[in-house]
Amino acid sequence: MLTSKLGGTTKQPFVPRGQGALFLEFLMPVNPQDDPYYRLRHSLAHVMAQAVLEIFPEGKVAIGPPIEHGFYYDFDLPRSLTPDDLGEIEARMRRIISGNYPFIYRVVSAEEARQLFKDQPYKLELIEGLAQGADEYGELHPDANGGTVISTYRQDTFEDLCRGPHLEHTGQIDPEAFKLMSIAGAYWRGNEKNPQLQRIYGTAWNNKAELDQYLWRLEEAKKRDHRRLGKELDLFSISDEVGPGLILWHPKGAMIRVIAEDFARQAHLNAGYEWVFSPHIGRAHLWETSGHLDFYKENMYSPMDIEGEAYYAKPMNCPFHIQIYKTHLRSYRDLPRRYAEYGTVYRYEMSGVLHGLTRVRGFTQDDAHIFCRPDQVEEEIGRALEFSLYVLRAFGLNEFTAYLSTRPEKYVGRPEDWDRATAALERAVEAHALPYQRDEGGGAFYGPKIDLKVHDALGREWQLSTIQFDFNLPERFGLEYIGEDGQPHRPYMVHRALMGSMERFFGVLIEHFAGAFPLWLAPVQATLIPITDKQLAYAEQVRQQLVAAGLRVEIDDSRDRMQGKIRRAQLQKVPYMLIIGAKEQEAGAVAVRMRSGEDLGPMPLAEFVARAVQEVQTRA
RNA sequence: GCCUACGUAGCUCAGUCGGUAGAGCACGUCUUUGGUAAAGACGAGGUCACGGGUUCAAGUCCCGUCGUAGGCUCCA
Repeated sequence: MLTSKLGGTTKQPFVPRGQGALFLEFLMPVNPQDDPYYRLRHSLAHVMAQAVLEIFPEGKVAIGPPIEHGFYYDFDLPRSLTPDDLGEIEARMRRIISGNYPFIYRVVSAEEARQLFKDQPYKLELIEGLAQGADEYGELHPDANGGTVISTYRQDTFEDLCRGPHLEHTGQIDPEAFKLMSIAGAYWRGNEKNPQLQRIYGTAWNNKAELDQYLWRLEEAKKRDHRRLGKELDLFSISDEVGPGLILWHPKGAMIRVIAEDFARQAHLNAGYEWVFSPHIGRAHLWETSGHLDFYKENMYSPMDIEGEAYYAKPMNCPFHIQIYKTHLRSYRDLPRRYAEYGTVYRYEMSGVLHGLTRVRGFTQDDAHIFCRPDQVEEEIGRALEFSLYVLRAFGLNEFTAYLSTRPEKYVGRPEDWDRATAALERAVEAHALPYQRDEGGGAFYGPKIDLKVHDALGREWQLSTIQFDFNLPERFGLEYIGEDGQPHRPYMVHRALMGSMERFFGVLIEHFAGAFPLWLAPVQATLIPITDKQLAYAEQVRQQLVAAGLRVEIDDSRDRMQGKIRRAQLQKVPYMLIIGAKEQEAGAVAVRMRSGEDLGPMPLAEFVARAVQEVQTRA
């Protein structure tokens, strides 16, 4: 299925662990029956193509489908478009719309179609596909034997190869409710070996209010952009000097990471995991055995030479954990073993795909590998999923969709193991009443998996957790345990990551909270604001008491006036501002102002401490 | 990696026709000691991403490199 490819559920041999694609739903073609905007957006794509061809009569058109929020059309034009061109194209589109041209449908034979589009090479290629029963994306539909029905739609002077449906006439389009958004390069049929076309993206809505609402949402998303907030709140940076895709965690960002890691570290201990550490590099032979040098080399950095021996920076942690497993002969009574590590891995990503914290070249996974007996699989999967939900919910992420990927045509391992594992995954998902989608045949060749995507405060989906079987590595490394029968058996192995990578997880948290972290995560929980220097000594006393209570506080002893200090703390999204003037000093109190702007007035210091400690403990 | 755009002070940005660099914030000093989102004055701060080229003269025009953004592709 086309959408499954775009959905980031393509087959992947080794565990992506949170470093898979973001879910770019914006780019997914939509189905006519699902989407009330389909006709509008599809029609606008045609109108845009007409407008572009008016400017470039020699231009070649490719395809132009509706997508979520809008539409695009791909062109092959004699020159590069500039953002200035969009204005003229929009103006021409409005003129076409005002003509109230009907969209006229007709069925043509393949021969007529070839004649009609004889100057349009991309259309001719599509027609050949259609004549052989493919759809416009080149996907074959076996039920369409003898060829797909070929049809066209025409409005005004522009006739396009199209199966529709469309609006009745252009007058049904609100000329104030669409906007051309951007120009991008796009390969013909999505293949980088094909010519690169120019794609124009547009957004379209039923009326101007809807358009404005959409544009407003884009602005809101911009304000939450973790790259922007990372700078404004001094959380992290990426230095050209260090290199792209490599994250520098500043003290405030690192504080949040440390809190998150500490929380999850304790949670893992409670859940029966054992912590391990492993090095960042390993000999080439290890990666040959694991198969990474066969299957994952594209993502690995060049080896370094150490005394004539090649070593690779690790792209995954699994081979190291396997080595730890192999240091003993394991009894069936020793299983399951659950090895957890915040493991930092390095993967080559093409420069064009790097993005803030969510797509990087070096990152730390909250990784774990579970080695267990076949009869323990069911319970281990259930526990892993339960645990994943527990951890994510602790961070205020409460909405999830699960994706279950099953056995592909090419696979390793025994079918009965696959069936058992897949059934275990399915039961686990159903037991938690999670909404889920099955991707039949979408699993990796080495095992089925569940991916969890979380929905953030703006409803956007992010892939973080993954729980994945591996029938490959135990085989390659010859893993064994001694069973009750005194014979060696092969253990099951499960990879899992909950937060995914700390980098991406942090990025999602920043955007989810728009930088206003809940008290337990806030790097600075309270700013003490003395009104005059006369209160500095008292402020220091207060600070020490708050620190003793386990709170993270700063004194703003700058020369600014109180208003300026409040403003600064507010912009830094500090949860509490504690104003200290003569009155508070006198009373042994602090005047509490919250980040929301609410003024709680003066309260005894002990009362504030109790309140804050309670808030931290409940992770409210 | 590919397409397009962009790269000027720590940050956000201006810089016209090619004529040797500007603002606000932040920073420093001084004055001001204040009651819930910015007190005032002065000052310091630049290899205009980097490297070439054109020109009497380049932040500005051209080429290359690096980086960033939005896409594409990739995420075996």
